[in-house]
Amino acid sequence: MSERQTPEIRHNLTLRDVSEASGVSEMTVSRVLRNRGEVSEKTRAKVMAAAKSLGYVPNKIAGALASNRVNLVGVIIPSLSNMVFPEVMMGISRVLDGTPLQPVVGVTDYLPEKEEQVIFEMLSWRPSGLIVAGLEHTEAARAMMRNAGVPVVEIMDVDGEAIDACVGISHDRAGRDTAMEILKRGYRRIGFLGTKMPLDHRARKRFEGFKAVLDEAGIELLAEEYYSGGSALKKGREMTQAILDARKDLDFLYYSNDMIGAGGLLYCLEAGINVPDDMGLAGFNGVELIEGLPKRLATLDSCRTEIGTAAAEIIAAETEGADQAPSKRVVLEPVFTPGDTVRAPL
Amino acid sequence: MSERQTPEIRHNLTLRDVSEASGVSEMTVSRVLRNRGEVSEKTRAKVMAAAKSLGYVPNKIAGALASNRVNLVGVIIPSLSNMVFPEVMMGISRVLDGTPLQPVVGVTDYLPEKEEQVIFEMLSWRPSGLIVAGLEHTEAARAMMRNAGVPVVEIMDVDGEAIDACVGISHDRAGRDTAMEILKRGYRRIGFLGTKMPLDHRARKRFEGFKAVLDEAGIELLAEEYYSGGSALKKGREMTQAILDARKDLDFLYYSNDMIGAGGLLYCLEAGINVPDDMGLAGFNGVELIEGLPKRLATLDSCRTEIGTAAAEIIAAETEGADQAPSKRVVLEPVFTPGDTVRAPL
DNA sequence: ATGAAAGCGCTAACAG
DNA sequence: CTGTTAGCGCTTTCAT
Repeated sequence: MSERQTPEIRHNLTLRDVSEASGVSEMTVSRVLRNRGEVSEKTRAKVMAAAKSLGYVPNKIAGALASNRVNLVGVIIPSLSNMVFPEVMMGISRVLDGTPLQPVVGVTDYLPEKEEQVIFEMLSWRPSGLIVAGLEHTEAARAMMRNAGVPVVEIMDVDGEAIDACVGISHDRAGRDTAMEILKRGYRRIGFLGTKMPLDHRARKRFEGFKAVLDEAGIELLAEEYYSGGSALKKGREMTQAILDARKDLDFLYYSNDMIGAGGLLYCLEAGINVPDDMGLAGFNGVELIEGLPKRLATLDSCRTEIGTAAAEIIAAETEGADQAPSKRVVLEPVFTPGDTVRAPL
Repeated sequence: MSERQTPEIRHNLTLRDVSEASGVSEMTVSRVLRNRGEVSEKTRAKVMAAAKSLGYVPNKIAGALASNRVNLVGVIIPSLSNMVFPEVMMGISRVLDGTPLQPVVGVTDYLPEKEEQVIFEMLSWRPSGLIVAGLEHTEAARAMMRNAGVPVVEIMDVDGEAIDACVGISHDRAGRDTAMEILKRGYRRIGFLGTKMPLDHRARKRFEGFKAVLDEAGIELLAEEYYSGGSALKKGREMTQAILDARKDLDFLYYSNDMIGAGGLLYCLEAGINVPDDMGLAGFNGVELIEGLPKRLATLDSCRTEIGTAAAEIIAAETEGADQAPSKRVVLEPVFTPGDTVRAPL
């Protein structure tokens, strides 16, 4: 089966090999390679030369076992296909790049069972910290994280009780705020378009908050449309057509994310619907994409990058034993951006 | 600094703890927990009960050191902000989910030095395999991968020499094919719009292939426009306006990716330009987004998911010592999809 | 079917 | 500044 091209070395090199090649004790070699403790410039040079010429790559497995330190941070997210999570990752990386910590990603596909398994896997590597999306987990997952003995930051959401720390926005509040903005602008015949995802708790919370405000105002949600899978932009179009065909009297469409909102916007413009006068539109997330649309979709920012940076900062601070620990509960306050798809407030 | 809620346990549990709690030797506990070797149903049950009630999480660091096996696959990509790479990840995950292997992602920001460092970090964990984007690496990185003693799959590109295995498309060919399709359709006054990224070798190869065909046909590229950063959709708009303002006589715009192409399309439609009759447009990647645009942008698929699955299959096969090893050089053949933004061939 | 001993490659802690 | 001695928690190997 396929010889790998092996110059001459096969078994991975060890400290011992570097030690022998340089005539310096293993311990001192170890010190040099980690920049630890005082080592004379002369031996340091000898060791470096030997290590480089041999092509030595340290074995972190052994190092971690011996030192009981693992500079990994587990990051557990539901999906990569939703740009939201890569953006959170970027925030995390930005902070961790300034530390010895490295993020390791696990994906759960929005499945609690899979999440539990991924958390178990992660913890079995004894990471320095964990960043997990959401506040809803299986009881077993929660127990594992509680006993992990490392900082655990639950991100994206703050509507619920955190195990250790949390960073995010209130999705209930996001839904409420959007509803209030819509009502304030005189829209009354409202439809909702979202994803068919019972396990996306944040989308659910936004929807519930949204509905609650409508209820309080005595306004009924006139139509709902759901999708799953496929091109979100296209689905946004299709759902918008469907919901407008079904209810010709709607004057506002609230989308559970900007991508389907963008599709809806494109549909409305092509259909000659007057946005925002006859029809208002709003999405959620505040993605960059919005900038390039014919009209800027109204939206509420989900603060993805800030969530990533704040979460990583909590982990970094605890890991370094910072004396000034960041707050263990960071509630970001997203702002409604009206863009061009809602009228001015009355 | 912030007590973590500790039930009573603090130091992580070890096999020994499970052994004592169950009255079974460490060795047998280990066997049970790994489903290895014959163990009586009775002791197995005792051990499982003890492990579960204690909340034991095995220490993979120690396990890996002892067994010299690490079920991780390093995946090294330039960026997460470009949806292309998350899509590759999904292909990889789909395959690895059926094996004991787990992907670990590293991001290089298109910087060769950072790539070298990430490869070094990855290899220091002694993974079972490596998947790396691109064929261009520093000499040191190449040497490390050559000597890693594990399968290394270079992905996305096949225009060059692979260290071990490679899976991808020919970007030179992609550029050429697109140019030929454009010429075949009678367009002659062509402009190019791309990213300002000297280190994106694949984009460069596409551009060079594209230019080569134009050259052979005696056709000059009339205008070029480049961007970096920001909303690709918006940049696509802006660049399109700029290039058309500068050269009023263009009849085709070739975009280095679909996102800026989509922005360009939206601009053209709003500007009342007749697409595809007076102006043809084409992008690259074949992203889902295209489905939802007012007109489907012509594009060439970059086969992202297939690349991920094929790469993961190579690693999985070598790791399992499959008798029928997949080919070490997989060249995918993307097809030009004319969509609605190019004329019919003459 | 189960156990005992040895050691994976490295680093902490101490000694010189 | 450098070296020695013990393990880290697990699995391998060999007994029983």
